[in-house]
Amino acid sequence: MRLKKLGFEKVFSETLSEEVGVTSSQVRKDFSIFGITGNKKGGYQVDPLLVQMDQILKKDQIHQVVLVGVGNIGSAILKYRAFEEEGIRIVACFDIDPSKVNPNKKVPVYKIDELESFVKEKKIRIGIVAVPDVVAQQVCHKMIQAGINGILNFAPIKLKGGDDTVIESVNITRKLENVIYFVNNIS
Amino acid sequence: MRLKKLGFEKVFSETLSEEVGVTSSQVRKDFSIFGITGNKKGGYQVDPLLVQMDQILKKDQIHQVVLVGVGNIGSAILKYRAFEEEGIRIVACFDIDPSKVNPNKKVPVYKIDELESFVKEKKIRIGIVAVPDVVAQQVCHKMIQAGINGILNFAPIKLKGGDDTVIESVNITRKLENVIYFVNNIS
DNA sequence: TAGATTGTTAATCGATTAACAATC
DNA sequence: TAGATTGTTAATCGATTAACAATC
Repeated sequence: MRLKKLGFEKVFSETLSEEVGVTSSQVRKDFSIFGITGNKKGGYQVDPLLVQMDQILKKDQIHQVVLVGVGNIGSAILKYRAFEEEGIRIVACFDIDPSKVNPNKKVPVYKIDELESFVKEKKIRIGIVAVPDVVAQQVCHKMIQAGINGILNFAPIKLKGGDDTVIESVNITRKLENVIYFVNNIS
Repeated sequence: MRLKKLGFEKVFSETLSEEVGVTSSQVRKDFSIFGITGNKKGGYQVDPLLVQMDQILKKDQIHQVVLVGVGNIGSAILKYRAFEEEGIRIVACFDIDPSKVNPNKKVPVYKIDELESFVKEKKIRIGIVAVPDVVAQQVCHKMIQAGINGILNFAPIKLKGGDDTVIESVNITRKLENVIYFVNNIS
């Protein structure tokens, strides 16, 4: 990260916290939980710290992900650069629209019907839902049935999954409405 | 919303909570805060409820928003349908790349230099940041300087603003990493 | 009236922060 | 040693949930 590039060899919880925008307590606590230790006086060594963080977040592995829905948002996510350096790789897309299907692309786009067999064969466990809200729950079901148990959802609805499934939602409209609400009321 | 279309005339906090995925206490409490009252036995009247909610969220007004950065994510947001029905309108985009500038589009794209004068003239107060992380803070500054005090940020960094500014961030990578972390550890 | 649902207060929970002993 | 920083425990805070009196 930036600190490394700047040539720091060691870093204090205080410095890190300012960088990330949290408290120094937070940093120390998190490190403690994950077993990252520092020196009572010298702070944390940057090099081993980075290695440990990568291991914890499993950035040293490639995480295979499927994407359902190649519309506006889906396409944007597909092109999203930041994933690569976090070890995240979208290995296939699925869409209901036949005109979008194209198995010859670098990241192939298949028919939605092929989701289950693909996911099972490749043992994928993570899926991204970028479809209109009316079909989102349905897609979610299909994913879980196929064996996926982690979903990132861009549809503006609350998806229901099983107990052994995490579903994180990104509700852009809601976020923007929060901002609007604040601007109109508080300030 | 859906309940209306289904022809319900009144609705209970319990029903609403299931719909949205929160507790009934939550629903009643929120309504209470905003001064929405129901009948001790009959629940809440759907029609007035919808009207009140629209007023509270100011959906009956048009909220003008500017978008900086017309790359992958910016373009997707520009085409995002859901904004319209929430009264959110992106009135102009700004980009540093001259090849993307085009003032003749339905939603015009201007040079970033024109941000300040535009925002001041139109009295815009909300901005969306969809630029690479290295320039995000800079764009944020420009926005605030121009008079914006609500920002929705898509860059994967923590933006700093003044006290009278809200900054909501959408960190897609972070969200996805949460999912990955869960899948690899908990389940 | 009896049953059901609101509105609000109190209890719980989890996450964040402060504080400080340990120690390099 | 004196000063500084960690690691961890205790305190705080806010948000969520449960509970229940009021009442339609």
